[in-house]
Amino acid sequence: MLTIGSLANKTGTKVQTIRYYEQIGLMPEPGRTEGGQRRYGDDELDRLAFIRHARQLGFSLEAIRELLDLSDHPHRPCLEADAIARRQLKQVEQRLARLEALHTELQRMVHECSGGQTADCRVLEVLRDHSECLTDHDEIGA
Amino acid sequence: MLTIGSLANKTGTKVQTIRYYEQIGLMPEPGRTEGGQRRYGDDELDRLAFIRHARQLGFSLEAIRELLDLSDHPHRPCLEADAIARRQLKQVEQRLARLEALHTELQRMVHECSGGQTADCRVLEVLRDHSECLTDHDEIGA
DNA sequence: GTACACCCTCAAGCTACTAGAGGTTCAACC
DNA sequence: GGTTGAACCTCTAGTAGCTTGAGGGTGTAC
Repeated sequence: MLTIGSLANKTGTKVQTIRYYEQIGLMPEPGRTEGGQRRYGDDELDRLAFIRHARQLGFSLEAIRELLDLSDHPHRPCLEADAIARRQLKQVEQRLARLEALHTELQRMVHECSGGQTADCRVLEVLRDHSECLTDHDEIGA
Repeated sequence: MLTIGSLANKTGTKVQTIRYYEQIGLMPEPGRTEGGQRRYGDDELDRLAFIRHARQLGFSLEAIRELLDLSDHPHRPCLEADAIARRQLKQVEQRLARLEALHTELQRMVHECSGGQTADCRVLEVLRDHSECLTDHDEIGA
């Protein structure tokens, strides 16, 4: 039986985060000691590890909720899990493309800065005038 | 003189976002009509365009606040603007590296899915067991 | 003069957590 | 058995960067 603290340690999660996952129904309500402290078993450890791994791969909590649900029904076709992963892959690819465009632009900006006064600063100048950009970088949050 | 709606249109911003920027002091309080509606001039248009462009390049609102401040003082050395841009570039490079690792992993996951039952789903299996991953992808939110 | 698109303020909601206050429990040591 | 101190508890509020909605007022074209 694990305390919330050791579960946190084993999974690289913060204690508060585990309680948060419980609150939003992603983790089940665990057993408690007489004094009211949470105690976890291996099932919960596996579940949390799954969640953390999926978060590291960029899945949203909602997507993870679906994946966990699928994982709980081993006889259902795995098309859905596949679709969720493909969706995530697509998003990652879009973010990659945008981030690469930003990278180019920022690099150019920084390399052209000559170190004079802000009046002549290329960084500020580029920000002032989008038309100086070579690439598209339309979406915010890339 | 522009209404908030046309300013929003010209800059690809939402009306609410402009009011939000005003609220947090990133945009100045504009003039108003007798009825209390906001009216904007070219200075505000430029300022908002600058903000949006910087957001597209991934700068945080705090960084943008600093950049705007520098931009308002044309005789200060541009070292600071350069430092902010370099910081941003570094962050982008880190995010790129992480995102590329995720991309590889997701691709592998998706390609290995054979379309059977969820019990045998590679997607779920990989999520269950981090040790199957080829790459490190330690940080969340990459 | 009236329709109606647009504007106003204020408050709450979103994601995915994180931090802090103020108090209780557990386990080890003496 | 008593005491210490780390770890636990709940609850509330805060973070970024907006977005949404309620409930109402304004501006302008016909």
